[in-house]
Amino acid sequence: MSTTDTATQLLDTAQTLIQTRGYNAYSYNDLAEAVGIKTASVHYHFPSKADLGVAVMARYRAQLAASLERIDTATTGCEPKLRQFIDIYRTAESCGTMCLCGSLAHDLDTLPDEVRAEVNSYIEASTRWICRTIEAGIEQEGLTTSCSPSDMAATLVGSLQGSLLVSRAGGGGHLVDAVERVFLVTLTG
Amino acid sequence: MSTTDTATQLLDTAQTLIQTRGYNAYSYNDLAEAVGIKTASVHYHFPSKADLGVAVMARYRAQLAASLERIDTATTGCEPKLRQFIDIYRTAESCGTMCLCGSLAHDLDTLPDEVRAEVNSYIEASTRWICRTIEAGIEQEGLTTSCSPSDMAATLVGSLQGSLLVSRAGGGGHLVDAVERVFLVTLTG
DNA sequence: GTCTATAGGTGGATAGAC
DNA sequence: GTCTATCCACCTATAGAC
Repeated sequence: MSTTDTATQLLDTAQTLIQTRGYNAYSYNDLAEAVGIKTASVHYHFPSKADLGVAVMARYRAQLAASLERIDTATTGCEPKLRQFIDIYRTAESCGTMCLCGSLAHDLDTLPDEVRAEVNSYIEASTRWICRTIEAGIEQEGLTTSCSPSDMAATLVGSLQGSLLVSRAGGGGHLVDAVERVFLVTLTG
Repeated sequence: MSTTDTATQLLDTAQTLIQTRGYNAYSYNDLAEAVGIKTASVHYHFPSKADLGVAVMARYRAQLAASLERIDTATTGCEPKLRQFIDIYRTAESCGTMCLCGSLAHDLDTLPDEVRAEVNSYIEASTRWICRTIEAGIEQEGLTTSCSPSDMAATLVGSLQGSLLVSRAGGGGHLVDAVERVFLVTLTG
């Protein structure tokens, strides 16, 4: 198969549209036009918008899990690991998009329950991993932090999501870079 | 007048709806029901949704300017001032809402141009004020910071916006508190 | 798997009476 | 200022042919 199958194309397109326009501002018609089929065919692959939302978020969450595992096996040291984590967000920022999860968090009150659950899981997985990574740094590298690991993990997740949110509005600065500089100073200072 | 006039009620309701559901997920019908009139009457006060969006953001931006001026006249010292600034976001977090500007930043690509301009102005005004406040602390209080004032200002704005975004999804933690602790340590450390 | 056709609902917006 | 009535565009979703 040289070309990607239709279901994957739909997932890709839906993800991009949610990240750039938000869950409530994209339609099955947008998807259909982008992929070159009709809306009825989209419903064949994903019966409802909720089904599609869950599928996109589930895939995104699996990708996060894979990324974190890859970092843990390929990299040693708290700071290098966190730098690689932050890199994920830098990529998004350079594309001018939100994190999929951050975008859906914004629309939380309007989401189907199943999608909302996926969003919560993603946030928790990110926060737990950062917290664990910092705790390991304290135990194994003698790292000293001025705040609790859980405070720092919560702050980092929020800061990175906020960076992607704000950098689209604020003149295109490199906000993720700034967060990285400030955060890593806090960590090692 | 014991009761608030209709236009103000509409502004209040629109602001709340945007903060909780987002720009693309609220309708003139939602407003009409909340205020107890019909949609045609809403159009009398605000001919188009873009007009209403601009009006809400302009008022919000004026309130920010007033808050910052009040802080500057009533409070001295970099850290106390920043604490009061952060308090604005803590209030929003306790209500479970986004900052109006942060919510609209998420919907930026789908907004009318005039609304988008208001969002940009709000972000810039916030960032400039923080930057100025930190610079004043350095000059007048001998404050030493480990990062540049502009880095720290950009980070703080992003972190606070992100906190409001994430705290709704992440089990209701006090993320603004965490940001405050981490940030002020960076500032004075 | 994809299509045409269509249903049923909701969106923003306008005209004109009161 | 508020109403009723209405327009048209778009939305999600389904039925049934190919």
